[in-house]
Order: sequence, then structure tokens, then C-alpha cells
Amino acid sequence: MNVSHDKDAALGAALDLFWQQGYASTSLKDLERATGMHPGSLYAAFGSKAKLYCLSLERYATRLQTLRAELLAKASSPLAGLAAFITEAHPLSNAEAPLPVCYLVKATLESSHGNQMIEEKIAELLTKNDAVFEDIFQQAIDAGELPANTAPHKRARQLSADLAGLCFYALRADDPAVIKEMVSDLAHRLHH
Amino acid sequence: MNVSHDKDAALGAALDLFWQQGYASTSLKDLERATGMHPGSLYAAFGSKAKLYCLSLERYATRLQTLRAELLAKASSPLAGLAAFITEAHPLSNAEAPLPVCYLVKATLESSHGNQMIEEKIAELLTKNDAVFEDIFQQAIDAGELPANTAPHKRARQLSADLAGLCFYALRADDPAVIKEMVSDLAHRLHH
DNA sequence: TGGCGTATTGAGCAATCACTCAAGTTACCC
DNA sequence: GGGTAACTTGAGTGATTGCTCAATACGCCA
Repeated sequence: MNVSHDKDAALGAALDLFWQQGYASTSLKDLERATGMHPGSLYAAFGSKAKLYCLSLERYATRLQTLRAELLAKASSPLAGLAAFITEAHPLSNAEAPLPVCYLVKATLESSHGNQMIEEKIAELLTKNDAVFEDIFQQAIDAGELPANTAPHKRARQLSADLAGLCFYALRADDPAVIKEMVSDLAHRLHH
Repeated sequence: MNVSHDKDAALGAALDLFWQQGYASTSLKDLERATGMHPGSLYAAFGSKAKLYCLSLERYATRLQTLRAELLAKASSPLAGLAAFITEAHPLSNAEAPLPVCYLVKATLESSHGNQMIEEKIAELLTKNDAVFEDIFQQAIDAGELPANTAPHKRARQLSADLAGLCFYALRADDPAVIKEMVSDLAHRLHH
């Protein structure tokens, strides 16, 4: 009795598992259970555990970027779009997904995976993300939302760190209202 | 040829290893190499890998608290002491130790260790840390350094998140000057 | 020096790890 | 229905995991 598998759904399930448990403490047995695929199929489809992880990181980053682009297009200004992104970017996976970039933050801090491919992939995605932030801040300057002497690079860097801090706090806080308040504070801080 | 072991030095070596590699991807073979102890001795001294990890967390938190108390005692005011703590709390282990609470942040974000004892220990240490921050902010209010309507609890929470964000950024940034600047910015923000 | 209790040793345990591949099943075209 | 290419299967690979314990070495007092 064979089961035909949906590679995309399996990747989504893997993302959720890696998100919850981290890379090192997610075993192939776990992945088999979550994806419904047997080891052979998993390796035929994805190559290795590390490649599957990289794919999940990439898929997350892509979804994040898509959502960000949508919200920016809808928004009345660059900073308004960025604020919407920060406050509304929750449902990016099936798992509890507290905040944007949260998956990447966890991946970064899970420590030297001992795997160069993974570390390069994470660095690449984060760098790309910072560049997008910087671009948005530049647009805000051009639109007169921020003073002309604002350093967009520095602002992007700070936002990246602030989001990571929020992600950290969200993971340990019991009260979702607290997180909501912190997220809202951060969104307001965008306008200086 | 037996070797008599220094439990304290071994704990320090374990701390550095766990810090660099994380809990899940540090094996007992790694710990044997780093501490110079054989498995039997390790278990006689520490009980288990998880207990050793908890001990390392506790030791880190204790050192952090000691350093903080020293800097506060030397400082001219509560906020000045806090600023000194943020900018000078680097050399807390033999390993590269970019920032205060960094080890705890990494431990938190390494994801559900699947071990209740570890998660409770981390939560306990972070809660204790937040309480100390809150206490310092309260002292700053009492001393007139901050307006009377400041919410020390909220400020403590924000500082905790900010430090975590910095810790995250420090781990991916290549340029130490950038981190220094961000640390200095955070220290200045303390005064509102 | 002999004897005793504590500390140290490291081979080895069962379990699990990431991963492979020969055998079996299916889908599809003629 | 027969042939074939592609996919699925899961038992099994050797390596590694966290951990144990009988055997050995040691410090110390008589």
C-alpha cells in the first residue's frame, strides 16, 4: 500500500517541527511521523536532513517576504507598511508563530550547527532581510516620513535586533497581552 | 595512572562548550575531551548531562549577578551602574562572551529541550534576572534619575528583550565595532 | 608494609542517530 | 495484458548517543 506524497505539505510539516524543536533535536523519526514519509522517500525528495532544513528556512523567508510586500503595497506609507508587517506577521506556519523572523532568530541562536551549508543559508537569508528593511527605511526617508539625515542601514540593523529581542521574549512570556504591547511599542518607535 | 579532577574547572569548561555548541549538539565525548574527565567521573561529579547543563547555567547566572552587584556598588547611580553592566559584562567565560545574558538567551532559543528540568531552570534564572533589573529601575526612580511615573516592570522587560536582540545581532555580525555602537546606544537609552 | 575506603578508569551497554538500497508497488503508454 | 520507468517501502547499515559498572589505582592510617 503506497502513499503518494505532497512534497510541499511535507516541507511545511518539517518547518513546523524544526521550528518547535530546533534542528539538532529533531530526529528523522520525528520527521517521518510529521511528514508521513518513509526515510527513503524523504531522501529521494530532499537529499538530507540538512538540505531539508535549509529548504524550510528558505520557504519561511520567502513567505515572510511575500507577506511584507503585500502589506507594503496596501499601506499608505513605507513606515505604515513596516508597522503592519511587524504587528500582523504572525500566521506564517501552522505552528505557533509569534513574530516575524522568529524562525530565523531561533535558527541563528541554536548555535554552530557544525554544518557550513546551514550557517551560510541562515546568514544569506538574514542579510537579505536586513537589506529589505534598509530599503524600506530609505523609501521612508525619500517620502519625508523620516528626517533626511537618518541612517537607513543603522535603522535596519536596530530593527533586526529589536525583532529578535521580541522573539526571545515572546518565547518565554506566558501573557500574550504583554507581547502585543511590546510589538505595538516597537511599531510606534519606527517613526522615531 | 589516575588524574585528580577539579570539579569547578570542569564545570567552566562545560559551560564554554555548551555555550559554543548548544546543549543538544554537545556530546559526552565532547565534554570528556573538554573537561579531561572520563564518563564515570563526570557522572559521579554531576549526575547527568542535563544536570551538568543546569549547573553551568546557574554558574553563569551567579557570575553575572556578582559582576552586576560589583558594578552597581562602584557606580555613581543606579542607571550608571546598569550602563556599566551592559557595556562591560563581556568576559564571563573563557569562550567568546559577547554580552550579558547571552548564554541564557541562547539556552532559551535552543528550543524545547524536551527536558523539563532544564526549561524550569532557564525560566527561573531569567525571571530572577528580570527581577533584579526591575529593582534597579525602581532604585533609579527613587533616586530621581527617572520620572516617578516610570513603570519599572515594563522597563525591565524591555531591557531584557533589548539585550537578547543585541545578543542575536552580535552572533551574526562580523564587525565588533557595530556591536560596540549598538551596546553604547542601548546604554544611553537607559536614561530615556 | 598491609589493608581499607574512596576516586578513577574505560570497555561496553542498549538505544538511537542519519542514512541506504534491494525489493515491492504503482502509473502509464502501447 | 505486457513492459517499463518512477516511486514507495522499511528492514538494516555502521556510527554515535547518554550512561553504567566491574576492575583498577590511589591516598591514608595503623
